[in-house]
Amino acid sequence: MMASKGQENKRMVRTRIEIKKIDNITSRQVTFSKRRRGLFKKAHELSTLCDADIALIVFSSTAKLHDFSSSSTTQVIQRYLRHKEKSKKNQPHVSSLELLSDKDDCLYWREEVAKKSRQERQMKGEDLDGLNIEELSQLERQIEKAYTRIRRTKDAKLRSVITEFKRKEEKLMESDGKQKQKVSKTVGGTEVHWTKKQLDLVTNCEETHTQNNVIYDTSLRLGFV
Amino acid sequence: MMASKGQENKRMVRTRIEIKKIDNITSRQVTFSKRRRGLFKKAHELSTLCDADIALIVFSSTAKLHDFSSSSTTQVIQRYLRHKEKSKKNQPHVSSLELLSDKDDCLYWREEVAKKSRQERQMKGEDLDGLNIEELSQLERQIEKAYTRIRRTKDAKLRSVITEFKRKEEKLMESDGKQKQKVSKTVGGTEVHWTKKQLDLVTNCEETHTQNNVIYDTSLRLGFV
DNA sequence: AACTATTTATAAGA
DNA sequence: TTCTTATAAATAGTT
Repeated sequence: MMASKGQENKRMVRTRIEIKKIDNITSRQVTFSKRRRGLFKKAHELSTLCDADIALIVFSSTAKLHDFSSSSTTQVIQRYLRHKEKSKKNQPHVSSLELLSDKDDCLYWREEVAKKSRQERQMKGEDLDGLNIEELSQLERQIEKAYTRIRRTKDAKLRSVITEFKRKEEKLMESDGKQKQKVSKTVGGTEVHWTKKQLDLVTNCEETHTQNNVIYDTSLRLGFV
Repeated sequence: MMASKGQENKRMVRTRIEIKKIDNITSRQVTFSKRRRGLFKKAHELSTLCDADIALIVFSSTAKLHDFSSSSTTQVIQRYLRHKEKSKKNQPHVSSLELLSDKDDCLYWREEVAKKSRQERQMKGEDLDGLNIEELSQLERQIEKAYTRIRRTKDAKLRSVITEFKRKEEKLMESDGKQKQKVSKTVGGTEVHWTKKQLDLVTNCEETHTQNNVIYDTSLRLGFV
């Protein structure tokens, strides 16, 4: 099988990665899956080998909950909280000032969250049945405005990335002594000088343009509206 | 180099171990130390790479507490308890959250409001500077989806209003004794019977379709995508 | 989901 | 505990 027929691309199998947020969503989810499994396995092994009591709680970036415990997660949590409470008692207590109306305050903020959650869902196009035509039109207008802004911002960013790379390329060629060779390549022509990462960014964006069932005039997108 | 000079003692270096409680106490503690470090490192990497929210609580067999969290252990615990509570009933935050103080609870809800406010602004196309290209693309996709849904809902409503009025008109004409005259007018033809308010509604909607500098394929709109 | 070339974790020994 | 090292295990990039 292997792509290692030629001697040029055989080394593209695995490289050390930098520990920082993975931008590409698909890649991030795949890595999450793999590493989560690994982490849970390690947690289980540690608890078994060393008779440790462990709780591991993981919320994915999509807010999905995964948890593991050698006994029971809530049990370990209680043990943890009790432990913390105990060690806190040895320290001077400071925060009994605002005993006033935490409960009421809480009520207020909860209501705020409920309100915003409703609004958020509607902004996402969910729970629309309760709205009348006028409200729907309003929402529609709001979203069109947001869409324009977001695309403008994204395209500006994209453009600055491209410009930056053109600049770098120009510099590179100058220092190569090829000063005479006027650089006037197309963006496509510069791609070979881009790093993998930056190529990925652009690729991801382009993907966006073709998915979804809403069709837009592509020329506008590429024209940096 | 390798110790594989002779073939007799080369295999005493490292062997696969069985995952079961280590009897020798010293050995168990050493392993605990090593593996705990490894586990925490993995947890940290997962949280960073995949933007996950993690809490890891470990009590050693000697009851010593070790914990790690991508944010704050108590915060993740709160999130966990709320999550559990929510999935149990449809009534969020009721009972077993007694583990939390009102104060903690309050803090949590205020944080939620802040988060949602930020998100709301971004959904409206504001405060976009902090986002990278990938995040902007994500937002873009989300909005495209929302837009489709909203338009579909609105158009369905509009259509039902129109149908309703056609029906009424038909009835009216029947009771006028003009039963013979088959009603098959266009939508435009029915407009004269609409109330001022309803006309306004439709007008507003149509305006929406042409304003803004984002151009969409109009045929899709009228086709009730 | 499966496959490997590599990196990473770690058991045993010092 | 810390270091070393041979080997097992995890996993990034690809298919």
